[in-house]
Amino acid sequence: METNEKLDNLRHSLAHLLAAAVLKLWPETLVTIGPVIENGFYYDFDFKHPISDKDLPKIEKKMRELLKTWKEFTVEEKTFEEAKKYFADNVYKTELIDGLKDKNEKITFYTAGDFTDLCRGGHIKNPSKEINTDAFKLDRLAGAYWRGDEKNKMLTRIYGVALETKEELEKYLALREEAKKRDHKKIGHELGLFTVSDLIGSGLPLIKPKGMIIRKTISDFLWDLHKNRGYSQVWTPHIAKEKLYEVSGHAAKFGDELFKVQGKEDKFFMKPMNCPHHMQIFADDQYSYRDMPIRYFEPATVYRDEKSGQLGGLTRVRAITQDDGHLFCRKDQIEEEVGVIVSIIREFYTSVGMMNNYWVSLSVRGTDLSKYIGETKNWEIAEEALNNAAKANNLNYKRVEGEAAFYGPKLDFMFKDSLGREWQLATIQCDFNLPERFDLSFMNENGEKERPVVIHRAISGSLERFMGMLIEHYAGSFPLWLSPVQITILPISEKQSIYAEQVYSELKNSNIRVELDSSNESLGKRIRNAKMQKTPYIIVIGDKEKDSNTLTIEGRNNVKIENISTEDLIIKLQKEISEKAL
RNA sequence: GCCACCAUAGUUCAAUGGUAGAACAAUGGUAUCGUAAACCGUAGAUAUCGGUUCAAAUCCGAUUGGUGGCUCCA
Repeated sequence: METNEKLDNLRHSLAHLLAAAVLKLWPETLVTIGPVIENGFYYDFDFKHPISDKDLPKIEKKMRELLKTWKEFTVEEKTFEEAKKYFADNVYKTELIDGLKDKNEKITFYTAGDFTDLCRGGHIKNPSKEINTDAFKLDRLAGAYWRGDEKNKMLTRIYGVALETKEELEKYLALREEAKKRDHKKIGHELGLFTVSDLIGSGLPLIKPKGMIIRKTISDFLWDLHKNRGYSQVWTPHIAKEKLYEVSGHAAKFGDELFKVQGKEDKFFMKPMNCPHHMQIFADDQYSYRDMPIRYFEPATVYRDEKSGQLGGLTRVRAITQDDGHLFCRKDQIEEEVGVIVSIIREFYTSVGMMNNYWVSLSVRGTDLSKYIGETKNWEIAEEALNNAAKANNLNYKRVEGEAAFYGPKLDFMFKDSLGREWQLATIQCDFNLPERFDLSFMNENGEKERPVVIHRAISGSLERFMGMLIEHYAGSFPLWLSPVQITILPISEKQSIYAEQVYSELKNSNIRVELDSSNESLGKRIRNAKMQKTPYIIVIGDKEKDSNTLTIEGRNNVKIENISTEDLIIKLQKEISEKAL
């Protein structure tokens, strides 16, 4: 904690320095706020003349220059009137000062060098001594609305990164470079996994054959994990009448994010969620308490009209395929059912090597109970059931107050990828709202109609986002079970083509995804192509192999197996695939 | 949507306001090769629309698309 606070103070001091440098260069600029963020800081400005990122080095230079004169931060408490007078020309600071007065907080000014700013404190003592000039860097420019509200004026935000030492800064920048190299849009293009078309539109990626192998392998695996645990697959159409979403409440919740489809007579919506559809399937039958739980699974595409600026690649899209599922159960079944879902999540994420770096948010109600619908008694039952299931399954979980949805408590799973970035993926949510809205019921042991609890659950979250994440997690080097091409056969010359084709057929007939590259290129070139495609295994066939009727295979990490028969190779590959070896 | 930046061949990149070049890929041929790019040919482009200019890939405006950001609160 100690070092974090020190780093935060350092970053915050740099934000002041940034503002001071900007004022030196463009004195008419209005300064606003400059907080600390992960890995650095930013400061929002109202520039009178637009600046571009070409100005950043100039500002950075000025910062280094000013830093020499910043020997300490001094603090002065001001009265409301004094503060207002000092910042009379700055509407933003004036608004902040008014806010402080309303909250009855102290008003303090901090000064370093000849720059004074309204600030609640949190600086280092001697900037010129403690700030390492090689450990910070102005990073990028961005637009940002004053106080994050799009009704307000757009300010110019300057981001900086700052760490304690030059080495740490370089390490951080290198990690960011690595992330850029792994960008799923770049790798997806190089490996021919997906594409986007201007004519079709942004946020609507097209999955190419090789990408579809990965996607289908994932969704087949997901279904395998569900089918023996009492789930049934269902299918629901992509549009529905407006009325459905009025009843479900999604029309109000999603608002202008809903795509509208005008039919000849009725107005339809593209579905933004599958839940209401699944509710209607359940409502079609009268179930007994003995039938419960009823479990539906559907990998289904939903559509949301996201703002165009928020789209890109596979992770921010308008057509989202959720591995969605809903189950309808009695209150006394929540705990056991959540346990089943947890076991699915555990198996799924173990297979992609992410189960060793995760945490779970047990999201429960906050103190303001008016924000939540449903009876307190039911909430208590559900929160306890989730807690018990998390504990019984040894989850690394944390109770987070106030993070529950308005309709029920939930377990949100956060996983870290191989670069240490956190992704919110799986989720298990209790819902008291939809059963109420759709008036769902089952017959209990007393012959009375009883309201079921709905549990929403998604394992991968969405197939698009999950695939994008997975591409970056593996940097395109997928494990064998996920690789679009699992093995490539390279005959050295035409003399081995008959033997090569024979091996090719045997592998193909054993459901191995194999490619035979006997194109008119040098062996070196064909090896290079296979490696660039990150193919897990390569077989080179020359006279040696042909004459001895064996194979030499090579894996990605310089693994080399010689003198193996085709039968033994197939056994080895099938074992590796079925075990989903990492 | 808004702010900043960006848009040249299928891809990755060149080109002071003055003849749009290259590599890879594609394609036609030659070489039949033992571990990350054989050799010789061919074809292919300034996103769209408008303006400035003797002259525009280059300058200006609009449109379309992309990248980063718009959640972090003195």
